Formats: sequence, C-alpha cells, structure tokens
Amino acid sequence: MADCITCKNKNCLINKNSTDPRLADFLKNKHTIKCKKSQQFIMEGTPAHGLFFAYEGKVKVVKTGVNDREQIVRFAKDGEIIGHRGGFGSSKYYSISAQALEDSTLCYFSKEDLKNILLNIPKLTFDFMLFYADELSESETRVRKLAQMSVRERVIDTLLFMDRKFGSTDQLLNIRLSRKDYADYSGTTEEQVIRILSTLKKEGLLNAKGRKLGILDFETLQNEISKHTYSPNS
DNA sequence: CCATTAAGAGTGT
DNA sequence: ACACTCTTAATGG
Repeated sequence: MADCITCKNKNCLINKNSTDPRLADFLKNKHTIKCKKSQQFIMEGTPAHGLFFAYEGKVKVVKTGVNDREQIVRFAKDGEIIGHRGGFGSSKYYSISAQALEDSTLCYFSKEDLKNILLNIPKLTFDFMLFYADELSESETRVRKLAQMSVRERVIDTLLFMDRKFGSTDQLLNIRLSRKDYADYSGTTEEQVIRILSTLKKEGLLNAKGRKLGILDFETLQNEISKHTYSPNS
C-alpha cells in the first residue's frame, strides 16, 4: 500500500505532517489491516494498544449501554481517526467498539510510537489538539440534539448528516446502513425509524431504491429541523 | 445462473 | 415490544 506521504487521504493528520523528517521512522512502523464488512476491530473494554485510521472504507463507532442497547457515537471514513484515545492517554482500555460497515482498510499505529511523536513534533500535536477540540464541539452539539429534538427530527437530522458526511449520487446516499443503525445513531428504536422513514417516503421527501435511501427534498427537511440548527455547528 | 435460505424491512396489534 | 408477512441479499450448487 501507498506510504503516508503519497496517501490519497489529504485530510489525514498523519499525511498532513508526513514530510517532517522526524516522522520517517514512525511511518515505518505503520501497520495495515484489512477488515471485512461487519468485522469488529475494536472491542469496548479491551486493552488499547494504539490508534486506527480509516484508509479506505466506512466504520461505525459504538458504545454499548444497558440491555445491550447500542449507541452509535460517530462514523469514520477515509483519513479519519478511530479510537481517539488509543491508549496513549489516561485510560488503558478502549471505551468504544468499532465495526467496519463495508470492506475497509485501516492504518494502525502503536501507542508507544504515537506518544513519541506527540511529545516531539509540536505541529502534529497541535493538529491533533485542534481535531480533538472540533470533535468535542460536535459531540456537545449532538448531546443537545439527542436531548431536545423529537424522534422524527432526530431521524431527519441523521439523514441530512449522512448526506453531508458521505454524500449522495443519483439521489441516493453513498452509505448503506440498516434501519437498526439509523436507530442506534438517532437514539431510537428500529421500529420508530422504519415508520418515520416510510412516512417521509409518503410525503415525497425521501426516496428508496432497494435498501438505499435518498433525500428528495433537502429544503423541507432542513426547514423542519431548522430551529435546532441555528447555531454554527450543524 | 437459479433456487434455497437467511437477514432485514415493514405493518398491525 | 412482539408477532407476523413481505422483500432483499447471500450462499452454494
């Protein structure tokens, strides 16, 4: 596989700093992991040895709650980090699980290597800090939405989010999720999601080809949740 | 390629 | 939430 310097994922924090000569040895220690669809590669509560980056593919990050109810915490695509703390911080264990949503390729760095470069390359550390700050901000916005939006609003918000994150082609979202996944991200049950999706279809706001969903009327959907999205963060 | 089966979607209660 | 039906995807010959 391509090395970090020539990597296509220009948004990756490692790629952005890959020309720094001090990174050369570190980059040699990168591992590449192939992951089949549905394969879980981080298990919550398991000792953390490092940090993953999605090289290619899509991943969901999940936190398990009571009665095995799952909450999808975030999604990751090309160039993005999975397992934010990766064991180089205070906790020795992963606080989340991660599962591939499609066949994916992951890059992996050990926590020792990571610690080393974070302590020695300020620019990279600064980029990480900015990234974490943005993530925290987004996470805060999500807390508010989960608390204040109605179920229907949360489902709509999730649909719009999927379009922003993964894009659409031919009026179909470029991601394939089960209704359960939509529920686990929106903080509802599968049945609720199914019902809301089918009413959205009847209202002509949503499109479905097979299992794929497509947004037909962005404006109406946007308007319906606009009172929650006046703030700078989506 | 088609048939069988498993997984997921949808609906009524 | 559960039970049931219908649809779609996966498997294997």
